[in-house]
Amino acid sequence: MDRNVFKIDKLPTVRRLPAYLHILRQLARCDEKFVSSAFLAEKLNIEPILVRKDFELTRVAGTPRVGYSISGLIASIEEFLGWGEDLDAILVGVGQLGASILGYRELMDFRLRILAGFDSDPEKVGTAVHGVPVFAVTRLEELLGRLRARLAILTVPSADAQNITDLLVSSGIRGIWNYTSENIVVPADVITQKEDLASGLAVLCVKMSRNMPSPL
Amino acid sequence: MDRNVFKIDKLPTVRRLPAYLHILRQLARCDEKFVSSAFLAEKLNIEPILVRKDFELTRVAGTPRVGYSISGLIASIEEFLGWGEDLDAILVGVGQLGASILGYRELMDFRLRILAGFDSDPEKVGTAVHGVPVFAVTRLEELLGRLRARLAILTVPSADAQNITDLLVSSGIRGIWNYTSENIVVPADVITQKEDLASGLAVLCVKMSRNMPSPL
DNA sequence: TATTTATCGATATTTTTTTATCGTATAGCA
DNA sequence: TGCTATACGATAAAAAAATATCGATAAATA
Repeated sequence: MDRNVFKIDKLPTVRRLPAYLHILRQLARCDEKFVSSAFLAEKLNIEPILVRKDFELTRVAGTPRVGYSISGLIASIEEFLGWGEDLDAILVGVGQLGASILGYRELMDFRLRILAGFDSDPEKVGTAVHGVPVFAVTRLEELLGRLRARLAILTVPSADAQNITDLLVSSGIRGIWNYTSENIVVPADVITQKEDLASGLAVLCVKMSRNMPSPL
Repeated sequence: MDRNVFKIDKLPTVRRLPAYLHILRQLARCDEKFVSSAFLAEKLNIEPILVRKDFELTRVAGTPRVGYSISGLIASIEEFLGWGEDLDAILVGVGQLGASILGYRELMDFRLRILAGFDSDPEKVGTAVHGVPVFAVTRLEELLGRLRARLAILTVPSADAQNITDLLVSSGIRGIWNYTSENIVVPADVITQKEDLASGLAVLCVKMSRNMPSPL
């Protein structure tokens, strides 16, 4: 197998990478140098073998009796995710949820930098929310040309989701992180990721009603 | 290997149920009576066969050339998830994120009723955020006895996550919807569900860098 | 009424993901 | 130096999830 060709079909692994990254960074702050798969597994409530499997993707080799290099893992995961440098984004829909994302400091942990907010409410336009300037949605196309952000966070009311999506697409956005409850339609070359809070709640409810322990 | 012995089949199916529910309710509002697997599949960017497989869980039989009964599906899914009646919860940590969840009307779609907020900040205690009264965390145990909520939404700073979790557990909470970036530890009979925004972003970033179309 | 077409549903297959097994390498230590 | 315990890594197996196939059934239409 060609080592330069990443198998992208390991979506569950990709989903776990940020969790690894989070713990690894904590360890790095404590000046730890190495970590074992068993340690990480226990933190995440998964099996050590799964951690090792996941790390195959990072191409970082662990050493027996020592574990994996923490800095090596961090660098590799960041590179894989493209989180090594700032990830520029805009946010559309500065309502309840949008504003809280703008103020959500922990999001910055993965170098997500929100350059601008957009809203249709004239009251909000011209203000700054948590330090991020808010513009009129009508200026989206114009400003996107300058900002060069390829990623948009969509936090508009559901009713506006598709309209705004169309506008984002025609303005050249390449990825949309969709927080609305609508399933938006985009051309094939635009990526969308729906963040569905309800699905987590569904899992929680079902598990509670079955009274099951809760590994991931 | 003392981990969960019980198996909950079909977690991916459970995760999709709220999305089905959302569309079904929209259709019901438009007085539609029947829906086909193909229709739902297209809305959700999945295959019709997967929809039919998922619906096996609901035990609602479809009829050829007509589709499934919308009201039947809604009732069955709601029953399966326990979303037919109000789901009482409390929220701990009325910060940015916590406040926005309290004000997030669309959450109510699944009958989640947040009875009270808790915070350690004396400035917030005694106020009401989006109509939800905020109490001191020190009163958590006392008030939980009266409120009879079994579910807690955890939106405290990461540093406090485990402490508050311990408090919730000793106060009798059965399920914790964890929005912090910490992996909290709970006894086996308490369910936790970690809502990891970063994992969605990771998938989005990887897909964007590979420029893949975006199903699921 | 016969024909056509859409759509379900049972069964089988493939793919993906997780877990198990076991050999191997390495650090620590006598 | 040689022994031992630990933790990785390759391979294999199992489990879970998604997809394919195709017959059956019901509605629409001629």
